[in-house]
Amino acid sequence: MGLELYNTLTRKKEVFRPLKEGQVGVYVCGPTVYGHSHLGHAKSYVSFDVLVRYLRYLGYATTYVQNITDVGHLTDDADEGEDKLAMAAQREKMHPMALAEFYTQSYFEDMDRLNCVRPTISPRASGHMTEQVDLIKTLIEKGYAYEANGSVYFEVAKWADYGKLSGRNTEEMLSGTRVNVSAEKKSPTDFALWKKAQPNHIMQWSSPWGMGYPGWHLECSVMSMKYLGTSIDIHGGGLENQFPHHECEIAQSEAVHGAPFVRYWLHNNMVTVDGVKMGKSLNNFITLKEAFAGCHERLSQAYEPLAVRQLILNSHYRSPLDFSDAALHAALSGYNRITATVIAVRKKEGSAPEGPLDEQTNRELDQFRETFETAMNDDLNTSVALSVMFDLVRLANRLLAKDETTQRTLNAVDSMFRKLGGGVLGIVRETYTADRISAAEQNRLAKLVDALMQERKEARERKDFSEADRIRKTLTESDIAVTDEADGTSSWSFK
RNA sequence: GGCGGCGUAGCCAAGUGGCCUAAGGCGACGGUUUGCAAAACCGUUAUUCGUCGGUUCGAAUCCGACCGCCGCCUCCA
Repeated sequence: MGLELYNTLTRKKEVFRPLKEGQVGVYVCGPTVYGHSHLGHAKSYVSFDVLVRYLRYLGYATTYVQNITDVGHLTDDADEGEDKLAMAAQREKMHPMALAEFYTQSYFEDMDRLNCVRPTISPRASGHMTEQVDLIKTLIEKGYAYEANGSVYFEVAKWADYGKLSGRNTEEMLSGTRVNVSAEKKSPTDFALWKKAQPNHIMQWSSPWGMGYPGWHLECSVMSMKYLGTSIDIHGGGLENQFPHHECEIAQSEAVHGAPFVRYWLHNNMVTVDGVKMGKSLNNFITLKEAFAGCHERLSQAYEPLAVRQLILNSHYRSPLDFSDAALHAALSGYNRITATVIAVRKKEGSAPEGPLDEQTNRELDQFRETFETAMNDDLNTSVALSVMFDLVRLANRLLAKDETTQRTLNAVDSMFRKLGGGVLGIVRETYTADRISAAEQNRLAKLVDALMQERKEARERKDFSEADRIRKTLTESDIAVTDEADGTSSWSFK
């Protein structure tokens, strides 16, 4: 059985078949770069990162496009509203483009730390202005859009399929009280393709309709079609974007080309912090940099980025995820367990005896791979896939305890860690280095620790255990773990 | 108000009609090991899946009611 994905369009799991044999185009709605990325971004982008990694694992040549929204759109569709990029720029006294650049770098930095593979293409909205204007022109020509007072709107009434993704109908929406009515629009449900800019609006571009800026939904249509074609295989994004963002994207795109815009719509669920929606006003807004550094009043410590990643993978992408200090702590413990085993396997590989691959182990590994793939094929059940990693850890530790375990056997185990834990889940690294401190500092520290370890060794030899324990306590308090081997030797490592 | 989702052990979480007398992780508790630890390994930790009814030979899984929680409907991942 192959990969099945839950398609929001049909509200059920469907067998995934790409448009072109062996090739997949994935588009994921990227961030608006007006602030540091937060835990919500992490869930979304880690989820889709795993999708891309798994598609590649299955052998698909996967093109992954993720936009960078560096154009300040208005925060609502009425004539009044705030431009969040411009607001942030004003607050930080920077040019909006400088601000966008700064937070774009910040975003990539955070995603790198979460071990998300870089998108194949990260197109900027600001760099695709002519394409956006062209798309609007076509929509006007085809009769789906109209100009009004320097702005251009999409006429929803002309597009019968509007609402097919989110399950809404325009009549219901019209009866709602929360749709702002703009005098320029023929209908309150019409949405902006181009907005006329006020003279004081910082980011604006010239167009056939005068100075202005593109509507919020336009860039994704334009950039996804430019780089992936008029029908793309997979479009991902957060659940909150289902409506209106994705609904509008579909209308714009399909009105232009007639072809189905997206074949599989994937939406990831939202995060909460300590049980409630994360929001700046709720004092539970945690950026990734804060989480990685432990600098937030709701966090008791710094969290290794891959532990954050592991927590995300512990639940399903379509389930809501609650971040709490306790949950992060539990994820970190589990992450450390996997990491310690992987390191131990790699360390012992060189010194293990020569010999054939253990048949029993080989069968178990095959079984693990099968369980893993079955889980991932079932709409990316990372929770079960992750459980396979723990099964692998247990197997590995049993093998490590046996002197007769061969190099080839350990190599096979390591290889499975790399392929499934590293390649697909992204929680196992290719190499492990203590990257928290520089090599020079590490060397100096190592000399001091070695000296203390020598003291402790001598204490133990003269059976002065209270002194030995005292030294160990000192080291433990400095996050240095001391391990005594059966043969009387001791070793240490950074926690 | 409209729409959607969720409620599984101390905590996180998979499972969504029989293989479930319910994965996995964290935690806790025993045991092995150890001078003592740590780590690791072995074992224990939900006869039960919010509550009450119903459908069925059979339900955590389907239906209904109720209780509780959350989200979307506004830029938001």
